[in-house]
Amino acid sequence: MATERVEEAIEAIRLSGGRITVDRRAVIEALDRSDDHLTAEQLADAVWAQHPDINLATIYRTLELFERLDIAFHVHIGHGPSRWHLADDVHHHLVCEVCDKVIEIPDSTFDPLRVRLETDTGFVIDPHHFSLSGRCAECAAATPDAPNAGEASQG
Amino acid sequence: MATERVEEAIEAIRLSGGRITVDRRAVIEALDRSDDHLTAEQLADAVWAQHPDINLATIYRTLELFERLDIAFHVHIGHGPSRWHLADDVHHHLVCEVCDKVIEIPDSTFDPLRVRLETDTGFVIDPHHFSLSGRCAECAAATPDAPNAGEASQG
DNA sequence: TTCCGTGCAAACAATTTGCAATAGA
DNA sequence: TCTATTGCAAATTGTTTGCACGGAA
Repeated sequence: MATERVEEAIEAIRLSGGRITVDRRAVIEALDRSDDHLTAEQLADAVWAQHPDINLATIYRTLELFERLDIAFHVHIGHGPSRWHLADDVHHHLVCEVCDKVIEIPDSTFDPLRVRLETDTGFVIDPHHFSLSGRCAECAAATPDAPNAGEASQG
Repeated sequence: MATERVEEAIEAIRLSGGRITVDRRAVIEALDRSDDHLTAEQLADAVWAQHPDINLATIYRTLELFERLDIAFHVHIGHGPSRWHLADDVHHHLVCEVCDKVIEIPDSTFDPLRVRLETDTGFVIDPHHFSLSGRCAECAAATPDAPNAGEASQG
């Protein structure tokens, strides 16, 4: 149950001077056993499956701590609440504005853009934290002339 | 005062069967005379400078309509509320996670990524609606080894 | 023993909604 | 006239905060 990344996270808390609590361990374990893309609410459900009494505010505070310690990060995928994942799982998201489908793509896809931006502006894009909107292959084929079709529902 | 894009927006409302109201005209004009990147709250201030009695809920409803009619769009820049701009002003935003600076870049910067994504996945990215996070040239130089420096404050 | 971490409830910001009154076409 | 649009107030959603208590170190 205590996988390597759970242990690493706990060690990171300890090294930072933080205390290892039941609540924090529970949040790490819930993140570890779920896939990524979890909202705070979904993560809370996962936590509550094992520890029903942990407070939602504590989960938020724990996630905030994790982000400071580079243990976990949130990303914005389309509209709606932030979604959380452990730090070792770096990839990107394409969100279809029409059908809301989320497509994961590897970090390397961004290499050409990364190089171009660094050359042009010196800006270094982060390998997490943002998603791209557009239309997936099927929806693009279905609405070839409507670049903003479905926009109002997905934004 | 009634610039070309104000007239075009009004015509788009008329063509869609919507009514031309004082409120809607006021929102278009406020968008037209301000720069982009306005939050709904800032836009409301701009509207209220001319028409103090227009309701905030109406402004939200008007923006929703404008988005459906491709008159205006919102973008997510870093954390915080959505920001609004007229449809003819297409560009992208880089947000520095450390100093919150916003850098505008032309749409063409994304051409390499656009081509790659369409080839790899068929996904068509939209020329608006998302921003990219990272570190600007100065902040990247100041913290070369900390890819996530400042993350907690900007997310 | 010391504070850090937590629970609870309340505050918060941004937005959305229901419904009756109003005003474009 | 007729119904889309608006105002108002209340509801929602996601998240944060103050404060007193309890538990890691």
